[in-house]
Amino acid sequence: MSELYIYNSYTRQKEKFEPITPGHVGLYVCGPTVSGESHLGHARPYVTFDVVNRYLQHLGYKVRYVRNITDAGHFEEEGREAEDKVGKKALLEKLEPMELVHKYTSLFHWAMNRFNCIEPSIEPTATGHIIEQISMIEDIIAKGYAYEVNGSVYFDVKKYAASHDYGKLSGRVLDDLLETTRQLDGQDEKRDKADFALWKKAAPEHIMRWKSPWGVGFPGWHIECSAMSSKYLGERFDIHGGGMDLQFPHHESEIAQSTIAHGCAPVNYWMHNNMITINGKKMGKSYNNVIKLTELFSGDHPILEQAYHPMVIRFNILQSHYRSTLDFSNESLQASEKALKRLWEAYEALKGLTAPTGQEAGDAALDQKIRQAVAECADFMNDDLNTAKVLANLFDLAPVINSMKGGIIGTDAISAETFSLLSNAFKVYLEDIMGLQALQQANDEKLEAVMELVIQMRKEARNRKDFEASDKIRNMLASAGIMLKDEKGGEMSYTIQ
RNA sequence: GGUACCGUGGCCGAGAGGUUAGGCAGAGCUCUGCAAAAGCUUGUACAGCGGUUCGAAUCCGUUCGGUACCUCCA
Repeated sequence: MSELYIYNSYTRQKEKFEPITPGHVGLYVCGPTVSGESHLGHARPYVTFDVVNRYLQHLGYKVRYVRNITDAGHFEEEGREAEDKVGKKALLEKLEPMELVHKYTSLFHWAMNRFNCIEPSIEPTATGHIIEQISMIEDIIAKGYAYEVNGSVYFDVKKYAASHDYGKLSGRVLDDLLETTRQLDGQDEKRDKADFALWKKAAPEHIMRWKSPWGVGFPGWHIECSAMSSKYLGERFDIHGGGMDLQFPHHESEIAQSTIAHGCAPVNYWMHNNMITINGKKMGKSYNNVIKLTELFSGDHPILEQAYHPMVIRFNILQSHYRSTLDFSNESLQASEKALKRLWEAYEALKGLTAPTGQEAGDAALDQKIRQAVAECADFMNDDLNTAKVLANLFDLAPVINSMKGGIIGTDAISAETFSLLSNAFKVYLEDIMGLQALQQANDEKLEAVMELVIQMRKEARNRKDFEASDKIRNMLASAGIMLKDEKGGEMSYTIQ
């Protein structure tokens, strides 16, 4: 079996994954800022890294998955007044900041749940780690890489860059950063344009504020991840994930802070997912093209032609590689919906098949083909999580399964062992690793009993060639959203729309 | 302006120096009381122009187009 290789943004190449502590993996992913509702763009990293988490566990690693909640709120835009993002919105909505934070955190959890994302092992909040952040800042000041001005503390990037590889992660050259023509406010406080805030003095109207050695203020955005990741995963840990847009300045700053504070680079493997675009443009507030997750699930948005099930979105995300941009469209999602249904029905059919008992395959070529397709899935996952290819292979197997179900191919065409490999592959890849679920949740027993009765009645009608009655049953069910299908051999199955 | 990345058949989307990705849609056939599924068959794709090579969609150069980051951002 092949070994896991992941693309490390830091070195810009695929590298063999080797954990720091054998058998264990420390995984940190930048979580959401809970000052507003999550949108489609947010779905991508959390689904992507859910699969990373699931896959590592599948490989037998014990994973500590830490994903933060940014609830402290940092400055809106440096070009304007430094203001607390969370605090500002709260005033508009006449809510307490923590009330707002609570609301959007709950909504985020609800959405993650709908996406069938496994909960992180630890979900630390920025407001819950002010002390850790302050002490880390103190440490950086003590080491001479940060300075205080008027109650704010800035990281001295130039000094850091003199002896460290600043900009390597994001492929940036410090001189270029210094040349940026952008005129930013509050720059006069900084010694250098490239410096970033570790702690900001709070303006009087700033709601979220904490006491610190430098006066009342709030932490800079980047410091929270450094403080919390080192607290829970150690000063050096295995994987840090997040969206590509966080590479600079967020992750670059994290590296600089942590390197000074802890004397070593914080992360072995940096993983970044690409953006979701809509009509070719990144989805984001500033582009005014945001589709919230609640809108996506309900279909309540001018762009949306219909509601999309969370699993359809998850599947759609998994059909592309996480490092490629993914363009949203109704057409694409609708195609995914049909595809997922088809694949899932094949999976259900597979579960219903009677396993062959023979050691020998009736059709050696087919048997070999299945074994190869299944074996390749592991290689695809190991090749930087290529879920798209895994799905393609499973799709290749769907006709085989459907043919077995329809009796076109006997199950004895393949050996008992191959059948078991096949069954296992569908379960492991679809459910365990990709975290997919049936579009329709398990029906309740009473409905099932009623359906059994209806099916029985329709069978009887068909047996006496009373097609008027049998069609009526099917049509009425259809208008109630239940699709009845006649299977080969007189059996019937149904799906709920 | 700086720095990256991308441009694949009607649409989405993998791949990557020589062999069908896959999905959706379309066409034909089979099965079926009908329907829906399902099965089989089918598709002269890799932005343009040069170059390297026995061979390039895949490497190099260049042109055009697009995107992202440089500022909060998943």
